Amino acid sequence: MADVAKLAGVSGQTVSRVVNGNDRVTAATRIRVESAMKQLGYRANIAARALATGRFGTIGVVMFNLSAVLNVRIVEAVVTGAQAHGYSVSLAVVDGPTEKDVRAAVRGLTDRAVDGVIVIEARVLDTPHLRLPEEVPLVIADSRAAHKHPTFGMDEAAGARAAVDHLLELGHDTVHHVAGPAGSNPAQRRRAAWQRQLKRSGRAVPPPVAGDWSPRSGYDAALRLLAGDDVSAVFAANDQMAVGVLRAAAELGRRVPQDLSVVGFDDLDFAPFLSPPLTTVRQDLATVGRRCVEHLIARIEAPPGAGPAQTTSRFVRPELVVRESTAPPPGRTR
Amino acid sequence: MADVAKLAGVSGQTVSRVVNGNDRVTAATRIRVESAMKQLGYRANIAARALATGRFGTIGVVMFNLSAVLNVRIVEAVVTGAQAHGYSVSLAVVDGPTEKDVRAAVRGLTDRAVDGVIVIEARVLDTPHLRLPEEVPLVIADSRAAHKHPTFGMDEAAGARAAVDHLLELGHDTVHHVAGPAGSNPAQRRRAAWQRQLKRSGRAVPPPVAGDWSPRSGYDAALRLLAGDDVSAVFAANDQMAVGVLRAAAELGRRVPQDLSVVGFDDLDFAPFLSPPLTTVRQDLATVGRRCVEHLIARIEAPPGAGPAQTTSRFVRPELVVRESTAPPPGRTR
DNA sequence: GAAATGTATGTTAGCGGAAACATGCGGGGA
DNA sequence: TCCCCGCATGTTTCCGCTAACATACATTTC
Repeated sequence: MADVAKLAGVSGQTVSRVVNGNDRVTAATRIRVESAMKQLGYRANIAARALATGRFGTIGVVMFNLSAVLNVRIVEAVVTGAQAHGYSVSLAVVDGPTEKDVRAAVRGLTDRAVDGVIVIEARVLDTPHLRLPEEVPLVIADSRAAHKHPTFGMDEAAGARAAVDHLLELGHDTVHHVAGPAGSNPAQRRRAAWQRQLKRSGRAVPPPVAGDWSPRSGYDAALRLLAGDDVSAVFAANDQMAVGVLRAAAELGRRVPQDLSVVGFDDLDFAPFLSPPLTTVRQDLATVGRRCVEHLIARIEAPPGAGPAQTTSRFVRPELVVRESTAPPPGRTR
Repeated sequence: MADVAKLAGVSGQTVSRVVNGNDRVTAATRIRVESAMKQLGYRANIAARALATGRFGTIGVVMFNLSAVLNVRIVEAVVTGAQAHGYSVSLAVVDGPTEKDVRAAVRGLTDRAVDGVIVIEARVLDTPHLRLPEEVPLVIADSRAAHKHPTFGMDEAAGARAAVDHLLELGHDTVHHVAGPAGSNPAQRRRAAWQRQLKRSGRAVPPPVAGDWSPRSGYDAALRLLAGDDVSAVFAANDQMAVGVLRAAAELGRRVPQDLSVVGFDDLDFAPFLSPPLTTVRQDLATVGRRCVEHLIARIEAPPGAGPAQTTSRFVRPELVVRESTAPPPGRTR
C-alpha cells in the first residue's frame, strides 16, 4: 500500500479511501491511485483490514453433514446469496448431536473470524432450545420456531398433513409411515404431524417403521410393513426411502398404485421418473437458504444500536405434488 | 492477551508461546498461563495472528456448482480432512466456464485469505490447460492429467470402458450412449472413452444423445433413442439420467433387461433399488477429496525450500457393479 | 474583507499478535 | 572458584490497514 501511495504521490490513507469506495476523493486523485494500484498489482491484505476494522467479510455455516441432499440445497443458496453481497462462506461440520458440539463448532467459527453464523440444525439435540453464543449475529435454519434466535425453515408439519390428507381422501382407512431416523429433526416433525393428523381424522395410528433416509432402509422397512396384508397406503419420510418402498412392493408383487399407494417427501428430481412417478411433497430449500443469508447479512450490516433485530420466524410451505403412485385402495372406486 | 499476561504475571510473548504449543516454557508457567486464559475466556484473534504470520488456517474450494451430487461428495471429504488438520474451508462458486472466471474466483479466495486452494474442475473451459496463479499452493480435482498443477480425480475412461465391455460381452452388437452435457468435463471424458472403446472393438458408433445430467433429460433422450427398434443396450453417463431411461423404456413397453440393457454411472445410493436394480459404475469421490486435501496441506506445511512438490497425478479407478438392468440382447442366450 | 464553514488530503496511533533479538538465571567444566 | 553456555522469559518492532484527528486551502456569509 505504501508503494501505491508513493507512486500515486498521495498518502496511504488516501489509497485506503480509494480502495474502500467513495469517501471524498477527487476524481483526479482517484484515477491516479487506481492506475498506480493496477500498475503495481496491488491487492489489499484482508487480515490487516480485519484487524483494523474488526470485520471479516465472511459468514460461517455450521451443519451436521453435507451428504444430505437437503442441506446442500440450503448451503448452495447461502453461498450464492453471500457472494452476491460480497461475503465468502466458511463451512464447519459438527461432530456430535449435543448442544455442546454445536456450540463448539460455532465458537470455532467465530474464533476463525466470521461476521455471522448460520446453523443448519437437522439433528435432534439434547436440548430442545438451542442457546448459542451471540458474539456475532446468528441465524438458525430449522423447521420449528422454538429457538431464541431468528429461524427460517420449512413447514414440515403442513407437508406431512397434506400427504396424509391426500391418502385419506382417496379412501384409504389409514396411512402407514416409514419414518426418518429418530435423531433427525425433520424426521421427527414429519412423523409427529403424520400421527397427529391421523388421530385428528379419527383413524388408527399404525406403528411407524423407522429408516435412516437411505433407499435401503426404506426397502427394509417396506419389507416388514408389507408382510401384513392390510397395508394400502405408505407415507415415506423422504423420496429416497420411497424408492426403497417402491422396490419392495415390486418384489412382493404389490402393484403401485393399484394395490398400494406411496407418497414421498422432498420431490427430488428423479421423483417424476420412477415407476410409477412418485407422488411427493415438494420442498423449496433454496428459499430457506436465501432467507437465512439475507436476514443474517441485514443484521450484520445493521447499525450498532439498531435494536434487537426482530426474531422473525418464517416457514416456507411445501407443496403436495400428485403423480401416479397414489390411487384409491383396492376394491374401491371413487 | 495483555490481560492474560498480566493475570499470569508473564509477558505477552510467553502467552503467545503457550498458545502456539510447545516452545520452551516451564510446565509451571504454562499452567499459570492456561488457567489465566481460561479464567478470562481468552480467545486468540485470528486476524492478528494472520497479519503477523501470513498464514490463515483456511483452505479455499472453488467449484462450479454445489448441486451436483458428485461435487458435494468431494467437498465433504475436503471439509472433513481439513478440519482434522485444523483448517477451515471457504467455499467459492464460479460464475462462468472460462479460465478467466476460475482465475477470478481463485484470486478472490486468496485475497480472502486462504493458505491453499482446491479447484474442482467439472466444467469444460475455454483453455485445455488451466493455468492458475500460484501465490498459494493449489490442487485440482479433475479427471485428467493435463494440468500444470497437482491433480487428483477418477479414471473416468476406465469406468466407461468397463461399462461398454460389459455390454459387448453380453452379446450386444453395439452400445448407445446418453451423454452428459457438452460443457461438462466428466461427461466429455465418458463419452470419448465410450466411443473409443466401441471403435477399438470394431463396432458401429451410433450417434450419442446428450442430456444435462437430469432424469428428465435422460427420459427425453431415451424417448428419441428408443424410437428405432435396433437399440438393445444403453450406457447413460450418470445414474440420474439412467432413471429417466428406465422410465422411458417402461412407458414404451420395453422390458429391462430382457428387451433393453441399461448401465448407469456413479452408483448413487438408490441405484440398487430401482426397477430393475441398476448396473452402474461406482465412483469413490470421497477418496478423491481426501487425497486433494492431504496433498494440499502437505504442500502448505512443507518447509519453504522443499522443492517444487512433485506434481503427483493420481486417479482412482471406478468399479463396475453388475445388477439386474443388463442381460444378453433379445433372441440371444449366452 | 474577515470570519465561519466546508472539502480534500496528510498524520498519528493503534488493532492483537509473533518474529527477532536481548536479558537474566542456573549449572557444568576448567 | 570463575566463566561460559543454554534455557526460560522479557522487549522491541513490525505485520498492513483504518479510525480519528489535524491541516491546508477554497468557498460562502454578513
